[in-house]
Amino acid sequence: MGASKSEFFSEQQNELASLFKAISHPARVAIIEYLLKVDSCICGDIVNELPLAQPTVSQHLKELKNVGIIKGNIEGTAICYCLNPDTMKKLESYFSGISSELKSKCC
Amino acid sequence: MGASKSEFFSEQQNELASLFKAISHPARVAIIEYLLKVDSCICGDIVNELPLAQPTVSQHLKELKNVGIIKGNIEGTAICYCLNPDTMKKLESYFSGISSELKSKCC
DNA sequence: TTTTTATATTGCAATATTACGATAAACAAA
DNA sequence: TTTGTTTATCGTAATATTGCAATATAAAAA
Repeated sequence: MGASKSEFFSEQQNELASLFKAISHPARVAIIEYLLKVDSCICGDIVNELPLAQPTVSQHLKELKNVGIIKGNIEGTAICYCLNPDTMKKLESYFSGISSELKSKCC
Repeated sequence: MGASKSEFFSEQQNELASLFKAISHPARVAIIEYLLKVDSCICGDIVNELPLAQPTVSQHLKELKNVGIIKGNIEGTAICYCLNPDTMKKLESYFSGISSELKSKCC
């Protein structure tokens, strides 16, 4: 085997895992932080910012977009990417929910 | 190639990516949610809860423990696992920081 | 239309992850 | 010491990810 047994887990668990997988790579964390820094939305100079070739960056952007972490709007020849606030809030509330339920009754 | 170029990213970006990678699998999301539900700490009946063999669960627990998402205390023959509240708070504040900086000046 | 600019896709080699049977290790109880 | 219980590790097959050169696509500019 080797394939993930995702069919045995809930849809929500799979969706969360997909979100985390999308940001489980340092380049994609760096893309998120760069998009946060340049608060107007930037397209392809992410390629200049990162030590990765253009096809690699394009692939990383695609993965972030597929799970809804970023959005991309076509502006002429360029594409303007930005963070999706809804997804960020969803992730924030997931962890704040865990933190508030954790009554530190630990081993 | 194929290896991640992690040496070109910051230590913090790599650490965050490692945390997200640890929870980027539905079984590991399920383990976190199970540990949250049974608020006293449970050891090996995670194996009974999940549709995975014991060595597979053990491996998942190891990955969660390596990055500090869970803690494990030896209690006789068994090991008592629980969530690490510090790490959960770290993740919560990461996303709340992003959300608060995001002024929705988007494309 | 041709050229330029910006981004996406394809194909593939290198590497990493996933899952589990078999086995080992650690410890308590008999 | 032997047995039973619990968890970890090893080895390995199946599959997924990463990165990039080459190439394709799409839209604006000339």
